[in-house]
Amino acid sequence: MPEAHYPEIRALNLFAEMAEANFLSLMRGAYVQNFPPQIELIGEGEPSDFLHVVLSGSVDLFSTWNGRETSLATVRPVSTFILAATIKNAPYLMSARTLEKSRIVLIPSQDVRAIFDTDGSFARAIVTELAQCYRSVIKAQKDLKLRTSLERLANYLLRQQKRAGGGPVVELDFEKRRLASVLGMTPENLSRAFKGLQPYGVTVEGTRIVIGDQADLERFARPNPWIDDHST
Amino acid sequence: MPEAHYPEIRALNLFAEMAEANFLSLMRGAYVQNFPPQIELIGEGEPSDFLHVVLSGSVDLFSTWNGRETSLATVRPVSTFILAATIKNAPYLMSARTLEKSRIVLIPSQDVRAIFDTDGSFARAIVTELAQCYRSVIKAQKDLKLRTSLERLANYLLRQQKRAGGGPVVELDFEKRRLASVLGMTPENLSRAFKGLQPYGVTVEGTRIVIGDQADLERFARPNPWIDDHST
DNA sequence: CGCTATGTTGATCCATATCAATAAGTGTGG
DNA sequence: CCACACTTATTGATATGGATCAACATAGCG
Repeated sequence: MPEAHYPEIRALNLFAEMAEANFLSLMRGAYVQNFPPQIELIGEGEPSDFLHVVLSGSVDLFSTWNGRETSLATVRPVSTFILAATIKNAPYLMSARTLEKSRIVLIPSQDVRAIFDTDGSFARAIVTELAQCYRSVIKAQKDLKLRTSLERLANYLLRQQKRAGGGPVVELDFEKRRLASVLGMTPENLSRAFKGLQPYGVTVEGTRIVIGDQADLERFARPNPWIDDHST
Repeated sequence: MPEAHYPEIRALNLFAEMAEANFLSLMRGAYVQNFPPQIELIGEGEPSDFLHVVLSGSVDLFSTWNGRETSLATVRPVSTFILAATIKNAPYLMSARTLEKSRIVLIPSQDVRAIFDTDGSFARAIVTELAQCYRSVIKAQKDLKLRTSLERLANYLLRQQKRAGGGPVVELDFEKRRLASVLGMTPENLSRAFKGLQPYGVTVEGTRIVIGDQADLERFARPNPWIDDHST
């Protein structure tokens, strides 16, 4: 892999603290590849040959069963995915596809496991990362089981608003059909859900959402730190 | 803590490989307590003061929002819970209550974090444990988003059957109202779901379920290793 | 033995999915 | 730069899964 990429990978929490020699050893075996949009990178059930790092673009993690499909998460730069499968040397539980043109680092899983076995600070960094991932999924699970689709959308908008700096205008960062899938509903239902939020001051112009009255929307959405705060 | 309990805790994957001195150090600061049923051990949002280990009995992990409540998991002996919160030194994301009379070990979280920082093999064991937990939640998420409640019940029964040795009779190991909550439905709906499985040979006598025709039930349930196999 | 919590059943309501049709984008090649 | 094709978004009509409310049955439990 070109050394030009080393710094931004090294900057990730996962790799920041490990011994330089081990980092270089990981990088030596790694590839960087550019993928066009809509390429299926990995498929559910396949052996976990590589730990993936998204440098640019974005990746959709999804799953299918019995003819149905659902998006479980979207990975944006710079972060890794399928860490758990890599560590456990177990099959992927999700499929992954590029959403846009993406540059992705592939680190052979066996290298990751080997260094995990010998480098304590790498192991500790992995723990922190996994704990973070775990808590995110738990939050998603609570969101799904405790809220209606309208409430999920309302809280999603408030989260995005926060991430975007708190202004009234929120730009959706992916297509609505995918947002619908992430939120656990159909595209049709999402369309209607946006209308259902109009009484709380939400207006939609294509991919641009305006939160007219944040306090009003919050009264409806009842955001909760243990579901919606993505930092903790 | 009485040394009598050391062996069964030491036998857990999480503690099996760590240095003896560190294990003893952890145990020195730990308590064992007996709790009656229906005691709330921890509450969502509280600081994570202790890592918990269930020695006997069972514990329900649940969450509430806006007057609703849902069970997220049940912890049975011998295993730990809220490991992620302990490691991240972050607030609990779930509440926990005893379902029955339970004996539980409380290990101060700061001790766990301290030894995690110095004992590489402990850190590695934690990684394995967390990766396991993470994958379990992902499976639960797929179960929820890809299946109807009838399908979730059918697959749940097949999983239980497997765990119980594969015979036609499955004994439910908790009350139906809790099962309903775990499966993401109401008790009324669970009652009807059981009836909905009658055409596939499922009969119910109180807490004893008989799977009359496993092949038939599987044809309906379509169990999938990447959702239903709890080992991988 | 009765009290209380849990489970079942029925009637109804509501949220969400599905099906169908149209509109609005989006990208491509001429 | 436009016309066409194709995908995505919206809207409406309808069906269905699941929730809710209410009544009753049942099972633990003191």
